[in-house]
Amino acid sequence: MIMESCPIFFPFASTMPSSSSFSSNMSNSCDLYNKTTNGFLGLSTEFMLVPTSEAKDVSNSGSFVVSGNEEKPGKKKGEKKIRKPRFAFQTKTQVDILDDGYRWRKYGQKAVKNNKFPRSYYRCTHQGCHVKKQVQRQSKDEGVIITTYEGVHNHPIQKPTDNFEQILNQMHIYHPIRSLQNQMPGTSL
DNA sequence: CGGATTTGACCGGCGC
DNA sequence: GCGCCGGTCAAATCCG
Repeated sequence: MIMESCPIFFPFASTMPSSSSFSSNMSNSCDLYNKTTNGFLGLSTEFMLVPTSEAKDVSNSGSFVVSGNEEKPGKKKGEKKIRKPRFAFQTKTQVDILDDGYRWRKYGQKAVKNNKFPRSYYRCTHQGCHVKKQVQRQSKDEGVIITTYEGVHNHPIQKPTDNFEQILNQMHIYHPIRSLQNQMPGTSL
């Protein structure tokens, strides 16, 4: 199936050997816009790159936002405080459990302003893999779930995607990209 | 019994 | 300098 070549939400996550080449490429072309449309189970995935500051704006505009590395001014020790690239998705689905096949451990939940639904914080439980993700539901459109991934997995999916297909059948990517076009010059649909 | 969640506390950054 | 806000920690709890 198409699944093997296109892991739905991570066209690069499991296929990317190193995040460095990816992120550097990303930051070098921050204004670059990408759009891929695949007929996977009737899904269409669209993504684009925007400045990090715009990432927060995803909630009411884009369907897929990628932000480049972010450096924190203040840091402790010689530790690198580099924000990993973040990928934000908007997914229209009825189900709450958007399982992508990875094992996640919830480590926090916060109420968000402008949203009556809380935001959940997850971390990948795979040893050595420190990928994080946030999941939040839109209050104005409770059928839309925003998932923000931070980092890239350095290991394959460790879970049978058996019932994942079922979930996929119940959902489809929400793509209000048109509204985002207004604030993103250079975008071409 | 072990691993995952829950949930309030805590912390650092930032704006006023 | 203070308070708000977003993100994380960690102890208690839950669940298989």
